[in-house]
Amino acid sequence: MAERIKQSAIKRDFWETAITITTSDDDLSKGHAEYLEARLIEQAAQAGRVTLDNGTQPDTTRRRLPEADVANMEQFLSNLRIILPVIGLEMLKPQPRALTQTAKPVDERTEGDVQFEIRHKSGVKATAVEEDGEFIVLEGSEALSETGYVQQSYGGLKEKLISDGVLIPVDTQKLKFAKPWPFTSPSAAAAVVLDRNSNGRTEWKVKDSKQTYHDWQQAEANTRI
DNA sequence: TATTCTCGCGATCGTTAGCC
DNA sequence: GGCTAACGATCGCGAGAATA
Repeated sequence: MAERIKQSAIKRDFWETAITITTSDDDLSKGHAEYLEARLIEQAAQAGRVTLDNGTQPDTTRRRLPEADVANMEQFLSNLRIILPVIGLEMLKPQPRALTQTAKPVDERTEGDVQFEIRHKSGVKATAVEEDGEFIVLEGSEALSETGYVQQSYGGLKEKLISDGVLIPVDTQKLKFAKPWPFTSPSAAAAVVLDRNSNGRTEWKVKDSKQTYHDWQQAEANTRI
């Protein structure tokens, strides 16, 4: 394992962090490790959040584990799915429907989700949904540009979205989302849409209503009590 | 090696101005 | 007067540097 990590560090100059997974009683055999590796690669590929650069793609069926061991490893995996996001690693978390099912119409793939919107006086309009804690601005949404406001701390993010082709220019003052994009917070999404820092919790409103995202969240919390 | 300090960034709050 | 937009202020957090 030490040798393999060393080789990977030499061959892959993008490497910044290596994470070691083990058990408290150190009872992972080579077979267990291969099974876990195969399943982790499989699940990371299914989730589609990261680009895999792995020359080794072991097959879970290649080395047959006893049924009891498979069950143990699946339990181990389910624990990993809980622990990894806690330390900021979300490569196993499936992407939200709003991002993955783009072949379906927006209304169909966001069915059941509450839609939020921003309507700016300039006519710029953006729509978003919240899924699994992520705030996803839907394709076709518009964003202001070249407003010239200072203190836009999300300027870098917006530039990246433009260079990645997520935001495409409509005219000199308007951009359009070519595809849905997940933001870490409603404020980040609002800042990109409005081209200025803003409190996304009050800027985003439930579609066709005056209820803010903040109020909606409060109402949701109250209904769960 | 541990602790403290500094800086930058993101998230949110609070104030002000303008409009209806 | 109420609402909204604009934007400055503040807080929290993490990373890296400096220091004991």
